[in-house]
Amino acid sequence: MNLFADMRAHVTEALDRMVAAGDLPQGLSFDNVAVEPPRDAAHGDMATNAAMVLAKPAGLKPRDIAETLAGHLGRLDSVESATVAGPGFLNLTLSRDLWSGIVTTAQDPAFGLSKMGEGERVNVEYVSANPTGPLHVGHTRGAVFGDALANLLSFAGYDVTREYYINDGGAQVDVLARSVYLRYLEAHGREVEFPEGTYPGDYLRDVGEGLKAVHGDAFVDRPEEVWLDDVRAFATEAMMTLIRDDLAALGVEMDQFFSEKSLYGTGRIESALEVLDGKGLLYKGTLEPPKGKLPEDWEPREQTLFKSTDYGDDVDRPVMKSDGAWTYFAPDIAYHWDKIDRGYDQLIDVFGADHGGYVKRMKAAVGALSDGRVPLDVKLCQLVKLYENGQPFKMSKRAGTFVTLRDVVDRVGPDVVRFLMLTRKNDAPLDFDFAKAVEESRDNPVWYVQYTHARIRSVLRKADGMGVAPGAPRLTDPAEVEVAKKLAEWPRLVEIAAKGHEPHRIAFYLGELAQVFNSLWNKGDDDHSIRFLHDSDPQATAGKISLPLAVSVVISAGLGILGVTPVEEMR
RNA sequence: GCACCCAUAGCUCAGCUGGAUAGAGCGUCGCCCUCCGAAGGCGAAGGCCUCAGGUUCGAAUCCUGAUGGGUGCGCCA
Repeated sequence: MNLFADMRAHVTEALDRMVAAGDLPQGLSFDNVAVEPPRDAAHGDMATNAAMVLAKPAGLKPRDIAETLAGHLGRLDSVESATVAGPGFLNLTLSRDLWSGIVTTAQDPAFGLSKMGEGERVNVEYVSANPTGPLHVGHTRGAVFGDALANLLSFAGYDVTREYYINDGGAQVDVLARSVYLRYLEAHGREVEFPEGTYPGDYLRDVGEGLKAVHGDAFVDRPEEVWLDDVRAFATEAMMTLIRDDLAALGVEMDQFFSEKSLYGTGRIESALEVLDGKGLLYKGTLEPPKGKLPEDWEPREQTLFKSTDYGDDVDRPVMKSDGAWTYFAPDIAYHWDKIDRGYDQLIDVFGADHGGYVKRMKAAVGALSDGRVPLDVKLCQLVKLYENGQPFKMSKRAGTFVTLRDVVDRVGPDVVRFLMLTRKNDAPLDFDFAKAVEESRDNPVWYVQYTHARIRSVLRKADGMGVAPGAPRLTDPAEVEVAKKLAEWPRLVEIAAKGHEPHRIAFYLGELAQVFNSLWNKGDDDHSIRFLHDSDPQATAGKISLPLAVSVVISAGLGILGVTPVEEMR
């Protein structure tokens, strides 16, 4: 039940009648007609721009259209008054019964579920970190964002696949293998040094030990050709186990892990590129050197290029190096071709902001491979800066103080991490302060929302103890109606957030809902009649507690989308 | 040099895909706090939405340009 969508249906119905009556010309499009909450509550409960949008194509004055429309809408039971305002807005005030109705509806956990994405399959790819070490804070934001987005889309009715692309095909996993080999030698009592270009991290010690446990001394003092494949496979598997554990600690569970390596030697890269070739989008050529920053070893080389400029890219991109090996772009093309081939209607990639330069070519590839049928949306997550009580958290890889996902989750818990990571939109940088994250105060949004939920649950428990169950809502005070109005926005907000791929809107909404609710609560200090619990009056209690119940249900659903567990009590 | 992202109150940020007098939280100032769940509540001040043009009934929002900041830029993923 979406009151705004319902009202919009009434509006277009009225417009149809106006057309039939000759008040409006035939053949108008109502696509741009919107029904929205007005910015200023004094303007009523809902407003429509219908008259202004239609004035020009209809060749009529906006206020005249609005007057006629007001006549039609004013006859609806749910509409108390319809008045024309400003340049041609039609402001609607709705009956109080309608708001009571929304409170009843909102008690159902299914409130806000949308059919918007019905029948549409979406693939959300996120995290996709190289399997060379534990996840760090940067990955954490992408993980939380992607996961919340997937939840959101699923809530909006889409069929969602959460996917992780394992970059296990490139040179960096060879580096990993060599690093693990050194740890393996160390496990055999050798003195080792980590040369430039290997990973010296302690987290590989156990992997070296594990390798020894499985293969004994079979690889000691043997040339790389002998052990590289085995060690690489062992090491990447170990790293993926580590990464899965990290993700689990954050509450992220993937539906699918897709290995880059599985694309090599199986003809899958070749066949994806054949698709492009078949469209005449591959050619051999030499790129101009990049201007401004010329690599010192630059020399013109002939490469196989993808004509991505046909699909909006700035330059054509190489898929094959001059030595005949694939570039990293080639398997990415094959991977996205695979996703298209699996029949998704929509693809979403969540990347770090440092991959910004990559989105045009990726969109070009998907556009070309699907003939523009499958949209690809790339969401870039900006950096996270860590603070401790306002002081920048010093991180240094060399000193071993770089912060992992696990560090953050261990300090403040997964719920706090997840919520706070979503208090900024994805393309804005985020400050994360360890001290503020666990602070119990109004300016900590996680705490505030959880606190609100907890105090409602407390009231409901007390009511239950009194033997009172929530009854038909009785809204007697404007503050109660305010809360009901906020609840009414929920289904609409879900759709807006889902359409824009913007889970942060959920977090902001929950803050607003908590605020109007607490405002009502505080008003009960002065006006005891609007309190939720009335010791000697079970009937009054039953009527009053349905509103907090509805609020707790929506908070709970919203937190669910964010992947945060609503708490019953504050400890 | 080029591309992408960003610029909104003193600070940190929202702003419903183009709507009415641009919002919230901190901070500042003034009142009220012993009440279902303490860790606060109400109110005030505070703005040329970086700048200059354009599109139209209407622009913080869309287009162009400028300025300032971030990111990236052939055989690294």
